[in-house]
Amino acid sequence: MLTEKQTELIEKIGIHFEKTIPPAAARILGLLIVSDQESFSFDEIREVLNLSKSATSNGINFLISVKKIDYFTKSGDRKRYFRWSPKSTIAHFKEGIENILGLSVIFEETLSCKKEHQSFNFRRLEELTDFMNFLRKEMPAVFLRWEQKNQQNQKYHE
Amino acid sequence: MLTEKQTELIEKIGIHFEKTIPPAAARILGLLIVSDQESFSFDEIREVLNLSKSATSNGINFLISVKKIDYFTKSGDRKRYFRWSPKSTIAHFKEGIENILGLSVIFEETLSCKKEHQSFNFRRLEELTDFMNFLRKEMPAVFLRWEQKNQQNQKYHE
DNA sequence: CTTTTAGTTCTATATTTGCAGAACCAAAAG
DNA sequence: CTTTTGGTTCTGCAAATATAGAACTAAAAG
Repeated sequence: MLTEKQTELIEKIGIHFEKTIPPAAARILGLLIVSDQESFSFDEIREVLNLSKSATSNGINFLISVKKIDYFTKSGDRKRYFRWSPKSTIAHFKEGIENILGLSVIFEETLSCKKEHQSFNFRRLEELTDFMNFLRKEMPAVFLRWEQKNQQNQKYHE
Repeated sequence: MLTEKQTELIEKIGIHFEKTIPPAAARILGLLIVSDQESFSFDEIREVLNLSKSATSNGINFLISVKKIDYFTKSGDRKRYFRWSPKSTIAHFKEGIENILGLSVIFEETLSCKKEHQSFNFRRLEELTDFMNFLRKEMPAVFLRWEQKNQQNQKYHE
């Protein structure tokens, strides 16, 4: 079912995501990303990854809840078919970045409760916060530039 | 020693970092960021945060190993004084972003082992990979812009 | 050389997390 | 109504993490 190489890639993707996603779920996501097969039923996932029913069920539901995967049904078939959510691409990225930058809110709060405005730490925290806010403001422009560049590519490919 | 507000902020920073840093260590880092006091000895940390010796020791060493904190000594004093590492600011950020973008390497590898180049998943993975690589290329310019802007600020403040 | 100090390492334990397998449930099929 | 199917929830249990507190160590102080 899975080649050596695919298994290795699933493992790597799993490790990358394991910071934020439990192991079994991370493997499921890896499978859906790596495989040439675009969608898998519950039992297919279960069998390919050698997971128990509960691990499969919990993993799938976790991934659905964080919107990394998706499912659809075929009429006249009770099974659900899971796939890497089509929406989980660039949006996911922006979230990742937003998440890092989100720390600036806490930092601002911290700054506002510090007494020693001349201290090294104060200055540094302030600089860092500014930097984060600067990045936040700059990102939309960067995204836009990509969209423009990409639209061009679309045209070429028509 | 710590105000209500400070404790709350330490908690928040702790939670933010807990994805990658063990709880006790995350609190220590929070303390060093939040407090008006710029540096703390081993026992001060221990007392303020109500930690055991081992938790304190392990926490400190973990934070040193990931370069989030730092220490210095005072001559004629055997204690080490720990502080939020002056280097742990913007560099940390770039790392965070690099880490997210690093996934593109795995994605490229994945692409190169897919058979179905026409599939939805293939196209999408390709697009996402391109986007990540685009961002990677763009970031240095963004950083540069900030440095320029910031140099100006420095001048005004002189 | 003995004592003190700053910090580490070891031992035991509590907490958390993740998983398997069985029991269970609701909707569809027969 | 009964059975089957697709999937969920519950009941442990094993492994990993994190912490306290004691024992320990190395270097400095006396």
